[in-house]
This record gives sequence, C-alpha cells and structure tokens, in this order.
Amino acid sequence: MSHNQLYRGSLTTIILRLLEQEGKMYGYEITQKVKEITGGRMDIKEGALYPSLHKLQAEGHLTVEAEKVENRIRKYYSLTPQGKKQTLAMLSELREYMENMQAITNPKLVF
Amino acid sequence: MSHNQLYRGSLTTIILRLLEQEGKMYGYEITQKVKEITGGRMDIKEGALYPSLHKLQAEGHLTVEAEKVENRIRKYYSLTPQGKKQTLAMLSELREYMENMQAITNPKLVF
DNA sequence: TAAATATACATAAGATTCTTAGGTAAAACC
DNA sequence: GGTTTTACCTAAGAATCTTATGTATATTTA
Repeated sequence: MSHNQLYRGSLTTIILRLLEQEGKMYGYEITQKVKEITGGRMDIKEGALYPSLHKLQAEGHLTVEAEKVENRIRKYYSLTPQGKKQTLAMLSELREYMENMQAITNPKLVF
Repeated sequence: MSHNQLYRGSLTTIILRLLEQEGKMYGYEITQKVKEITGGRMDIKEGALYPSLHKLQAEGHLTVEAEKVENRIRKYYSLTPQGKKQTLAMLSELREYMENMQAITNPKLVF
C-alpha cells in the first residue's frame, strides 16, 4: 500500500467507498483509480487487493460479474444492499478514527 | 485498540506523540491518557503496548528508567534525539495518510 | 475483613492484514 | 521481437494486533 504501516486496515474502506461512488469497478481499475486520486502516493498491491475483494464477496458485501473486454476478462464488483450499509458504517468509523488521532496528536489548548 | 482494523499501525505514532508532549511517561499512564483524550473511545491493550515500547527502545527511539513509586515499579520512557526525529516523520506520515483517505472518501467536486 | 478492582509490569498463541514473490495470458508499444 | 501494460490469481512470510494468562501491590467496596 505505501511502505507505511498506517495504511494497514484501510483497504476495505477504500474499496467499498470507491464502489459506492463508481457503481461498479474491476480490480485493476481500483488500483489505477487510487493512484490517480492520490497523485501516485498510494499504491494498492494486487496481493492485498484480490484477497480483499474475494473476502468482501464471501461476506456478502459485493457481487461480481465477469465480462470479456478486448479478449481479456474483467471482473466487475458492485455493492450489495448489505455492502452499502457496511460502507456507511466503515466511513463513520474512519471519521471517528481520524477524530481520535487528531485529538491525540493535536491536543486542544485548555485555558 | 478498538475492535476496528483502522487503528492497526497507529500505536507507534500515538506513543511517540504522547511522549513528545509529556516528556516522559510510563506504560500504564499511556493507556489512561489515551482513554482520557478520546473519552474512552480508544483503549490501548497492554498486549500491544508493552511489546511496542520494547521495540521502540530496541530501535533507539526511547530510553527507559525504572522508578519505585508506592512500592510499585514504574518504567518511565522518554524520546532519544533519534526518537524525536522519528516522531516528526511519523506525524508527517499521519497527515499524509489522512489527506489521502480524505481525497478518496470525500472526492473534491470537479466542474 | 475479605473480595473485587485498580495499578503496573510482562509474555505467548493465534488472528488479521499486509508485502513480496511468483504465476498465467493477451494487448499495446517501441 | 522484447518490454510494458492490462488483468487475473495464490502462497510464504512479516508486522501488528487481540486474547489469554501470569505476577505483584494498593485501594476500594461489600
């Protein structure tokens, strides 16, 4: 993801949020989208991405449909209703995480 | 830390930043401080904390001095010069992480 | 006053999530 | 024709955490 341990644990949130925005995406597309959005500062590794997608699918958060484009297979993933709920939950947890880390690293001044 | 995978990878940053602010702290004190700052929403587990402190010390980021208070041992940790550099580096990485996650989850509108 | 909780340290087994390294295959570029 | 890009995949090992357990003293509560 980025040589940086902080990214550990956030891949699921990223996948879900991108799918919520884009409707449906295939794996390789997700890696490129993340590079594009972050100006190359984040790099989703395929060894992390594909197992994550399979797990989300197994848990019922994603559905998949294969499509043949230019003689190559693409597997398009999209959110199930359960996956949409999960996305909202994880985005809310991300906000709470950031607030907590802000509170710890930038303590408010007490008079 | 918090049932939530997002926190995975941020313990080191938390320890270093608290030590930067407080000068010196002992392990148990760190767990209490984090609870206090986050209103109980974060809970550093001892099974994660102590190995982390030992690792930071082994890497040369922390020094330790034991002190006996009310017949109990406290191990006070403080930042080495190298640890201070590391703290700045990790805080900068935290900011970059948050900016990247913001960019992905709250995409700016393009007109 | 006895039991429970809080303070204070520690380690070990197992879970989870990642990186690294490898593999297959077709299209596009040089 | 060889390299890069596109597109999927898995397995071994690393890193970080949780859970469980252990030791020991002090304080609070029933």
